[in-house]
Amino acid sequence: MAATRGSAPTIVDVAAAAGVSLATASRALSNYGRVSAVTAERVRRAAIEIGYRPNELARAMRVGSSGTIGLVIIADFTNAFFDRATKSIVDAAKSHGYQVLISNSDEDIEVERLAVQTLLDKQVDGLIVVPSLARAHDHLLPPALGGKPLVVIDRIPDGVAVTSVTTDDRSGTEQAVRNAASLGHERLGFLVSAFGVHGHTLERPEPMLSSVTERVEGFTSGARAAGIAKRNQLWVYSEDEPRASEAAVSYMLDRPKPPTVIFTSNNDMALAVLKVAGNRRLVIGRDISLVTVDDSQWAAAIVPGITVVARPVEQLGELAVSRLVSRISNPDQPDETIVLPTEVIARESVANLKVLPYREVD
Amino acid sequence: MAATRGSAPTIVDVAAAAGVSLATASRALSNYGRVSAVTAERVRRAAIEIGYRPNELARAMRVGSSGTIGLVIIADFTNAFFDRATKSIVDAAKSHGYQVLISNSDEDIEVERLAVQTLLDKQVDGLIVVPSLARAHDHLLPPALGGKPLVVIDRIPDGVAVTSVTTDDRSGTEQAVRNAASLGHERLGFLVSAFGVHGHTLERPEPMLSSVTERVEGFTSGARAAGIAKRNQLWVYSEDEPRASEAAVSYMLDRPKPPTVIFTSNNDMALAVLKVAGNRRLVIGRDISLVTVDDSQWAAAIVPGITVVARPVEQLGELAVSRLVSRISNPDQPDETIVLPTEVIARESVANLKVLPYREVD
DNA sequence: ATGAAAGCGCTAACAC
DNA sequence: GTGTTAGCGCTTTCAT
Repeated sequence: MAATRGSAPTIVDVAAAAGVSLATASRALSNYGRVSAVTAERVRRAAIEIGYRPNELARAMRVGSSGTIGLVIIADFTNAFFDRATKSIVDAAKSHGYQVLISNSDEDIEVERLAVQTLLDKQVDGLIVVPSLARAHDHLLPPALGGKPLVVIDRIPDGVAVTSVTTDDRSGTEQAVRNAASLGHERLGFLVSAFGVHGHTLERPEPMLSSVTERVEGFTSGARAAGIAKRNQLWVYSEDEPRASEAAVSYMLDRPKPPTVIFTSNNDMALAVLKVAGNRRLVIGRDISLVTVDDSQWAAAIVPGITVVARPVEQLGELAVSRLVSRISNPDQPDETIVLPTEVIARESVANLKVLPYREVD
Repeated sequence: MAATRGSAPTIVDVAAAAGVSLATASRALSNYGRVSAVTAERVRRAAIEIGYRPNELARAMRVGSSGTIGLVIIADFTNAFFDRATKSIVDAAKSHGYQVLISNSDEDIEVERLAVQTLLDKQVDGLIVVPSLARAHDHLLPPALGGKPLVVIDRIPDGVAVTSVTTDDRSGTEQAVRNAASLGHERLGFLVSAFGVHGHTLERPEPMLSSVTERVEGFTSGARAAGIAKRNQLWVYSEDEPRASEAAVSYMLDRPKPPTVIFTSNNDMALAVLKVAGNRRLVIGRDISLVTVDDSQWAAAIVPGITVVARPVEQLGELAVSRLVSRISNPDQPDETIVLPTEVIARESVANLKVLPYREVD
């Protein structure tokens, strides 16, 4: 039943058990070449009999393809966006016959570089990465990748031509701003998650993630379209860390004429608004309005529901995998830049000031 | 600079470039055996020069260890518990020098079986699995694992002796119930996530996940300790799916004498309570109270904050990895059953009925 | 239709 | 201290 020797049975054991040569056994099991139906059957039986399982490492080494893709995600796959992205990538990979080796860059370019290297050393057939913020991304260039295909998601690294799958955060944000303006909001707050910033600041840090830049541009053009002057906009850049973002929200709320609505560039920032508003007994959707990027279960379930710019995460993951797989089998494709549409889901976190005018709160 | 041939440089290329034999090159790079300092240096230089990177697959095959562990997680690693567990496992694995191959069982035993097999075929050195609900777990038995070590987390499969890392949900739940009782709650609702149930039911399904059983037992003993009769407890088992759990909540709330507090066995169920309460204009922590298992960022940020039974997820992940790694290097250790303590974090979602008596709502 | 043998890239005896 | 060589488990060319 088990192998004769202590370790796992190999194809040699199968061949012996079936009374054929190694080559025939291999042919029968991988059904290629010419094998008579009877021997093939005999081999398959023998394989099951002795509990043979192919060693995928040996197979990978021989055929030069591991059936594995590497995923380098950022720290927060605790975040409502990246956890879903991870899941959809893992699932999509499986449906394409691939397994995924996952690594976490902690949003640190050096860790990312190392992770890519490690994954490459493990002979992944391709990589999906959420690039960390940095100016130099040479480790994502073809020579560094040894020709292995790469798809980046969520953000586009500076100065690197790659296949990317991102979302149209620009128009989503723009539309969200216009919506708020149409509800009578004239003083806009914008809480932007930024890396490399300690605490919070009013000065725009450089560089910024492309996804954040998109949101910033969308915000700007939305405000312009709604005729809201720059002096009625309060932009605050904050470290993505609860204490810092809560301080940033407090700062906004403490201004003489605070914004009536705060847009946040991600869920962590939105949570900070919720927290600070709660502490101050400010009711969301009445005393202060809130819009954030990325939908989540809690944003839909709480009262009031949070208005969000929703991004098609599952689709993003699936597309990233299918593009990668396609490049694996046909490496000479031109790079693609795929941008998925976003959608504003209006819930109750944005007060209608035309019905219920804004009241000063103390 | 690059390899002479088209493909990646191998150790043979390094040897040639350094003018030494294959063996010496290997010794120098893996620093073992005897190599003179000068040759060693020359080899290392040559390696860097030609951009050599060891092929970890070949190495794995030779040494019989891949440096990879497999993680079989359930569907919902979108869930606030499993996403954090995944992250801590990935991080802990890296710190032990391992990479993780991740797979998703979708809470389906057949998928789990297949995932384990696939991972084993890829020669993982060990496995961490969140076992799906089932009676038969033969694929988690040593013979099926080919001797590879296994650590299960969160739940313990029936009839399988394994090393497990779980949390003490029993005492956490018990304490949560006693807390609520001490605040004057006398009618308790318990919304239990159950698999294999369609919609919701009042009858206890069999089998249940060990983690859920623990919570059920904790609830029972907490209620007993508080002297709350069974007739003042409303237990509802629901499919883990929004529509079903929301219907279950509605059912509870529609009873002639509805519970004053609802305990939910996980976050998805808690979200359902939030949703239904919101639709009915019921205020959490006043009109209806809520306690759930598993802390999350949103539970802490929203108003009112949700009282939770918090589990030490990060620690659980780290421990699972360290136990697994230890078993990999020393396979003959006896199985361990590690149970981590839980903690009730009291926030404002449980009304103090001794101060603010319960009012009937219509 | 089947078998013998080479070789993927690496480590580790074993010689010298 | 260094080189030669076998072999991990598999696929695949080349004979037969």
